[in-house]
Amino acid sequence: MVMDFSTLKAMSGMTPQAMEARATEVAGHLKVLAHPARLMLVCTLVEGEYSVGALEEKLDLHQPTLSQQLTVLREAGIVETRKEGKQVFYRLTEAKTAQLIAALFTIFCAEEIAP
Amino acid sequence: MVMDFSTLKAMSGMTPQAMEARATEVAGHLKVLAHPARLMLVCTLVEGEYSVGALEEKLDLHQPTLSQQLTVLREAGIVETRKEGKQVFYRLTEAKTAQLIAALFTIFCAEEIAP
DNA sequence: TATACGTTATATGAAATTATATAATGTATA
DNA sequence: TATACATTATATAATTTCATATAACGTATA
Repeated sequence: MVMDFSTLKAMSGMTPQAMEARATEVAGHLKVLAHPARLMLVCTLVEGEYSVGALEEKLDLHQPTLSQQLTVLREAGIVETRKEGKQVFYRLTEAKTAQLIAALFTIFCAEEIAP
Repeated sequence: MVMDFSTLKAMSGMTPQAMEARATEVAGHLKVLAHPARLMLVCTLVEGEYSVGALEEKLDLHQPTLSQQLTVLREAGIVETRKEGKQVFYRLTEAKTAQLIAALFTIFCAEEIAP
């Protein structure tokens, strides 16, 4: 979680065009997560699969609101679904997302726990 | 950069209220970075201090637009300034930000470099 | 001191996007 | 039919973004 030299070197070695393209892509990804409900949803899904009903209860969101936010995450490719009978189970699509959440937790939440 | 067990345990151990408060806080932070120009600005400042003019040239932004985005970053506490004559130099305020940028780079940009 | 210039900040406004909640409807399954 | 979830339609409100124009400030020079 430290800015080591090789990372810094790789970052500063990007061309301006490559940097802009990446920045646009990553900013778009961040934008999807930059919403309290969506961030909580993703944090929850790091633990594993959840049904819509379970998410509704855990996060105390109205069902249409929840459905809307899950749609945003689905269309961004961040989550995917599995249907089992009446229920729809959501899970994270990529390991990247869990990595990012772990990094966010370490940087913003766990600082005072592990100094 | 891996979701280890202790991190997962700490995350899932949060109360719903604590989680919501943190999510709101972190989402607000992400929102500031969820913009291509601002993200590029912050990435650039990871290397060190830059004057406004130098940023303008490097990132090819119109001056008022640049100044506006720098103001957003300043008001969010992400950057701070130092004045030297006519010039204003910007730098990152907290190490946290560089850590986050390093994590973003590792997760989204450096995957194919170091498999 | 007055003028001019370089550097940065701010004001204003228009267009586009986004968020919020609620209501109503649709659909598949048990 | 009842349940679980998705979709659509609003309506309202709030933000975001960026361009143009202008202001403010420091420095140098006449």
